[in-house]
Amino acid sequence: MSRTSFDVIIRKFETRAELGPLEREALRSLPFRPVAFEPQAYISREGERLQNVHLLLSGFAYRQKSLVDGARQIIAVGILGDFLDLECALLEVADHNIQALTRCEAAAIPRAAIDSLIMAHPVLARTMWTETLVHGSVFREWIANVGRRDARSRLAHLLCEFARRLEVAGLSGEHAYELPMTQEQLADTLGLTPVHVNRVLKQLAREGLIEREKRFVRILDWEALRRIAGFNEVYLHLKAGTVGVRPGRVGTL
Amino acid sequence: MSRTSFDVIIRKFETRAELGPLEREALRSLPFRPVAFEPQAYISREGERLQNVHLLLSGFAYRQKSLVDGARQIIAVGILGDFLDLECALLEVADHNIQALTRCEAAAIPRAAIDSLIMAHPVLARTMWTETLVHGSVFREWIANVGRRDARSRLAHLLCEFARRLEVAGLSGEHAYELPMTQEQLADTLGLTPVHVNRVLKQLAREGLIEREKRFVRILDWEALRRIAGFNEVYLHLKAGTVGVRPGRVGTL
DNA sequence: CGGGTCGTTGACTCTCATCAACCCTCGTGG
DNA sequence: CCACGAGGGTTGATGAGAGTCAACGACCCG
Repeated sequence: MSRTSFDVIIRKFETRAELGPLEREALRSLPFRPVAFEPQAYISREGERLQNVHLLLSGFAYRQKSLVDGARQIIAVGILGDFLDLECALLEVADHNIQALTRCEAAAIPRAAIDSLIMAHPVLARTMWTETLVHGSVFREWIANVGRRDARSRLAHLLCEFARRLEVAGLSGEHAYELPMTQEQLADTLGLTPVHVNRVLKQLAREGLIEREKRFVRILDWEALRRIAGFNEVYLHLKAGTVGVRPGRVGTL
Repeated sequence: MSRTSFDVIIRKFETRAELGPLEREALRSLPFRPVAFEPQAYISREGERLQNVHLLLSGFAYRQKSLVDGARQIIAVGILGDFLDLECALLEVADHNIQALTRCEAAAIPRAAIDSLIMAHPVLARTMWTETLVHGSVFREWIANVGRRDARSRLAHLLCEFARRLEVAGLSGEHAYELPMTQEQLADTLGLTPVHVNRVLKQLAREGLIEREKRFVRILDWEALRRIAGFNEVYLHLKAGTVGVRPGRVGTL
């Protein structure tokens, strides 16, 4: 991981706002410490007072809430270029846990640095705020997803969302991608049980809508899956322009 | 509604940040148009390109997503002092609907005014950003609520959340408050059916946990309800200091 | 080769949805 | 002043979707 890998943030911000040379330079000279996490390692814990914002540079991470009865709900999945815990720049205490999903690398940026950045550069403040607004929009869609869709639509919706997000990040091609979650993690994301996730996945495959091999997923009939999911990507507030490095398709089945 | 009612925003912001006289004056001179909505009136519609941010000054409003099959999911309920659609200050298009729950009054603030405000006053930008971060935190809790709690805990959790939020806004006392939602709206909030909401409400009442008369709710055993709900108010990121006007208790059963 | 993690499948259970009827309250208009 | 209708709340009977429990299989890694 190098200073240049940090450029994802600049590319991403530029899809949301007009950056001047001043802002670009301010971003580029943002202090950060490269950190790496093994799968399941905690990046931040509920109740903790945190000092760093993490920008994900490789791999996947997820946010999670644990309920008193031991149940767990996955709240969001972070991919390349996502801020994992932008909250902690401004809120006092973390209200949920953040864990590595795969092995992943991140830039740990001191919250004080973010704070002086936003005080000095209103344009950047606005852009980061926009980022959290987009995250909020995805949260809202997830509420609707677990609240009002049945297991089949729910899973289909998640698959559609990943397809589009990974595509924009340059991590997938042709509606085919690596979905680095166990079925148990999918269950905790969708408010289902692992057993039921398995059945629904197999059902979707049996109907010829998707193809799976290990954690690799290919959507065979995008239009049908989209219809089953009731997927309308407006809520992702995507902008033209890829964030990631790898253009075109990746992986084969 | 007068200019002074607009002060809720200043009081609220002051619980989150140190405002100087400059910021206070900037807020006070923010242009706005007073607007009123009848119950069920749309304040903003999905897909629309919006020009105004709405600050709720009286009554209740809710955000809602409609799914293709006609199902509806209520995403959030706004109370006194809440921004209903701060998103629209920065995002291009609304990704959900906002409707009046009761008759309500709001200040419609042109998005351009918000924009110049945040460009001129980093402290206010940060404070408004914090607002959306808190909203995001509530969204996350709601995902966990509909995703992983059963009907009983889910409803109990909603009742606890309202109790605390209304209390901080000065709209309730002694864990007793007006909950201005029909059971159908509660169902759409919790991802349940109206029938089941009714049964669970009656059950909670039968157990002596709550008391109801019309839409008025009194929590009789806060500690027990809190435990059933698994309610931990950290996610509300409440700060000391009330926003609303009426101190102490309101209403009687 | 053994153990662990993850995926798969079947049998059974239970929570919550569905359908349907009836109630009450309140506002309206004849 | 009463009839009427609409909206919302209440209750029961029945059914479906998802959970639970349990066993086994596939794969990976030391």
